[in-house]
Amino acid sequence: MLSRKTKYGIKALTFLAKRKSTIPVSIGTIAAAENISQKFLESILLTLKNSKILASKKGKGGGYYLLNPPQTINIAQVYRVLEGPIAMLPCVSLNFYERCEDCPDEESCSVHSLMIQVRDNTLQIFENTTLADLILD
Amino acid sequence: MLSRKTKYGIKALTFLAKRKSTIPVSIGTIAAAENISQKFLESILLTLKNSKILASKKGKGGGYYLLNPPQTINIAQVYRVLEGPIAMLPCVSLNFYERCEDCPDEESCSVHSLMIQVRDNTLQIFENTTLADLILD
DNA sequence: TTGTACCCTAGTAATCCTATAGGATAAATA
DNA sequence: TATTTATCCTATAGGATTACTAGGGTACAA
Repeated sequence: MLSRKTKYGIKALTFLAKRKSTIPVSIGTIAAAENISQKFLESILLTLKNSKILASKKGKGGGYYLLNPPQTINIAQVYRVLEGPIAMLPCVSLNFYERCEDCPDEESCSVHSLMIQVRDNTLQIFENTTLADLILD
Repeated sequence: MLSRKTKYGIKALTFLAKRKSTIPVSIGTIAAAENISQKFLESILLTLKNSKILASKKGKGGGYYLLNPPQTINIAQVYRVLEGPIAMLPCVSLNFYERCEDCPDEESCSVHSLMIQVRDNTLQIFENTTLADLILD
């Protein structure tokens, strides 16, 4: 299940992508437009800023804007920053790998290869979808 | 992320599928073979039994066995029983649908169509993979 | 220097996850 | 019938995570 954090994050990013400009938009504006709690959104946008997906400007007339063009930002990046691993199990994760304690042998685990298939499929979708693709829908 | 419950459930089912017989296997035997807490596995197998995927026999020589042949049990069924919805968002779930409060219009939501793609891909894998396929790996 | 808007750290209520406890029930066997 | 074996079922503990909220600090512009 996708957390609200990630969902809100993607919504906010597509909102900014639609603007087609780097004029900052305040948290309040985005929160109101997308029906998101302002304080919660604040922490999400901060995370995206620390991950170099967004940039910000302080003070009056300030707000957030995309650091790079929408077509260069894919969902895999965003997902990993907000949600974490794309894989359904740590033992099949490319970026967040961890061994399972209960499996003596990863290759003989029936769940392992199945989850690799799911990961590869999901990854392909996420990597091939950019913010520019999302605003077309 | 896949819960341990579902992971253990699939492992137990493939363990039973490998036997190629309907002679009951006790929880203790499965738990020991797959390194799963016996009490936890007990509740998982009970759930699978209530969902008509497993059947059981009480008393001495009792245990659990597959109600139907491995090639007729697909992962989508098992996943829905143990984990819940396959979709990443309730608003794109086929079997557990729920509306999002924050979206005025589902069709204009950028996350919606993306998550439908992911659901369709994952669903295809889960529906086309049976317990019989898993024991081949 | 005043107000706007981001920055950052905590905290919190609710829910979910991963088990564990303990007794009830049913079946096989001696 | 008594005993043993093994599932059935409810309840609950404790930790982690989620989805926020509070409140003050910092930077910038008019």
